[in-house]
Amino acid sequence: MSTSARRSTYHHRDLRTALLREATERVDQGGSEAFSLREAARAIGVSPGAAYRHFADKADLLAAVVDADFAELADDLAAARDAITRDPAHAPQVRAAAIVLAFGRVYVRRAGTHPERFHLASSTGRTTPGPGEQRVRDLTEDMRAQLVETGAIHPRMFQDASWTIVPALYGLASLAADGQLDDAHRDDGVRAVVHTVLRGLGVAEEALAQMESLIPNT
Amino acid sequence: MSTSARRSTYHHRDLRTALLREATERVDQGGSEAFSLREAARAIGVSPGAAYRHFADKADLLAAVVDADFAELADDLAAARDAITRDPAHAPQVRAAAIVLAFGRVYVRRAGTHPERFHLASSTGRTTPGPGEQRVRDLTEDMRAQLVETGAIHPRMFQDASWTIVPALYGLASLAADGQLDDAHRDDGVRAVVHTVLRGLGVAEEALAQMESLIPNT
DNA sequence: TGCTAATGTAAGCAACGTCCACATTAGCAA
DNA sequence: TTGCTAATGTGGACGTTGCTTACATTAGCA
Repeated sequence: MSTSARRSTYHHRDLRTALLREATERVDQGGSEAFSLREAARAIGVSPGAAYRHFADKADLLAAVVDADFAELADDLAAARDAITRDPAHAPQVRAAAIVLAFGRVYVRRAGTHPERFHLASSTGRTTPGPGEQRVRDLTEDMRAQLVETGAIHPRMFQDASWTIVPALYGLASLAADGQLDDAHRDDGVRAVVHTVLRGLGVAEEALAQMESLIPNT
Repeated sequence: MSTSARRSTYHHRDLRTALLREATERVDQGGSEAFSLREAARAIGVSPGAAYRHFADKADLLAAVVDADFAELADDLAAARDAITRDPAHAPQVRAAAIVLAFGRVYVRRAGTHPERFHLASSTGRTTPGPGEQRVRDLTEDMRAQLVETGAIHPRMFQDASWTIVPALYGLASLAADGQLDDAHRDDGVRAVVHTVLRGLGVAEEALAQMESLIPNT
């Protein structure tokens, strides 16, 4: 929410980025319901109409905010996955399970840290996914596929895995975003969800225990 | 969305109910984002300001819509539970499990049938729960408590049950509301989620199988 | 050095949520 | 029944919003 500094030049040089930044900040602080295009333009020091050179409308700007957030999430997920993949100290099915736990951590933490972005992303769920969101989907699909490929779960459980893992983590993330999940218990919640669901999908107890040691609770 | 019939009397006699009805209909059809107080008042045939005799503001009206919906949901959940409780043909822990499955059915079906209400309820999640929502919370808490009391799950798993059962069903309901869960597979999804989570929480395979026969898939 | 396309401005439109002074009337006390 | 008061609805206004359109400025390239 940068204070409205008057520009000296007629052109802004990167209004699109500035709008994206400003919108993200304002959503973080006041929620997407309270977000106003005009206010944001005012804060940047630009006329209201200028935004329409870069975004079709308000919804389009917010969609861009959401997709940028998804892109960040995708980066975090990929980093977490790579950190596990690089460490060959465990059996493949243990690593596949550990990736689920790591994804859950990243996802739920993010929801707790940026609740308003999480809500905005949830409310825009019915539209076509942008590139950032698509990356996230691909990553989670890969995650599930690896559970099958490594033998952590039976192939026939793949469909069930799709209906349980991500939805359960999404539900927990919603709790975190709504303040119904204490920060101190956030990781405990994730552990509980991932253990429960993976166990329910047929992952061996031994693999679950090893997964736990692979990703310490803090 | 009743056609704007001019009233003959100055007073409406039950504007509050009429507004609630009209708002619910309009939310169902156009989503809560597109909902306009003025439009609704116009459709009822009343001036815009009249609404403020019954609701503090637009948000308050929508909150009332949400809580009325929660109240309906609570009725459906209670009915489903009672139907199972009345039938003493199975062991208590089987019935406790069956109630989870029945709750899931009711909840996810409702999300698929009234997606816009579901989204509205989700976006209003950070406020104090009204009486309807409180009833739903009490019902789900009871459901979890019965799992422990009947011995279906170990008492130490109660906290895990709180973090998994309802969040997982909520996540699946979101898929249903967003059209990502085909109507034809809705019940299959619920079955998968409930089986997986309950199994993960330690419910015996035998109880799961009996639960299934207690609540047929269609 | 100029031309063109990209980018910003200013003014204005219709609609919105909300408030206020006022009109109407329901329901109750005398 | 009559009259009073509180509840309920009206009409108009205010400020803000998203968005459009005609025009101004300027970046970048032939």
